[in-house]
Amino acid sequence: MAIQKTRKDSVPDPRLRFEPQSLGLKQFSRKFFLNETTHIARAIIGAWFCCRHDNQWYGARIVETEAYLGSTDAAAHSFRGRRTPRVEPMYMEGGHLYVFFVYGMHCCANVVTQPAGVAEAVLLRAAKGPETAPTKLLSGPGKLCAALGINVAHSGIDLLADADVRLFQSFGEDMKLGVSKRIGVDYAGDAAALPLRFFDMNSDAVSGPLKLRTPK
DNA sequence: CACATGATCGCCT
DNA sequence: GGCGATCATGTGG
Repeated sequence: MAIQKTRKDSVPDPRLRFEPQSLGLKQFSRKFFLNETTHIARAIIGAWFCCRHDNQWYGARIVETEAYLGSTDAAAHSFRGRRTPRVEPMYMEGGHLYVFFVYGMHCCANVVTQPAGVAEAVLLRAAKGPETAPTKLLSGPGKLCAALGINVAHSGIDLLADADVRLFQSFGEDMKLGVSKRIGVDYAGDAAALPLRFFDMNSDAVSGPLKLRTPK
């Protein structure tokens, strides 16, 4: 059995290298991240999630997200207004990044939404790389962070500033939206059943069981 | 495909 | 101390 390594210090996969500026990609506005969180979760499917490492850019396109609705959402880290050093970035203004470490080995990345003080966020669950990369390379929140070299040191950075992690708008592509309950939050009671997971029905890079792969 | 299990450790109670 | 916004692997259908 291969030894499993923690992903706190992973480096981006070279197959995800690309040049954001050569594609003429545009970033989202601050105002965009103040929209309703579920709307943002749907709208960023197709967007490019990018990370700079050693002066090189790496990126992939989001195909699956989940919305976490703050103090009233039993599945959210900010449930009942919980405010600890780890969760603090969730309380920042929309457009910041919240990264946390779970299960002793994986990092998960979120895009924070809403005005400062309202702790809602969108978990980035899966993305698709170029044809030359394995389909499942970024299929799952932990794998997505590992493949792009995202870790807890990136938590709290502003995606709109001149930062090492950014999100760029997609320019129209065919996408069939799927919706389901969220994955891995069965402890959250009634909140576990809410339809807050969004994904591209046409993508093989989506994570999770096939039985949840249902159209909207 | 579905389901079960072990790995591994920071966070919060 | 208990457990998690996960994953790889192994079993069985």
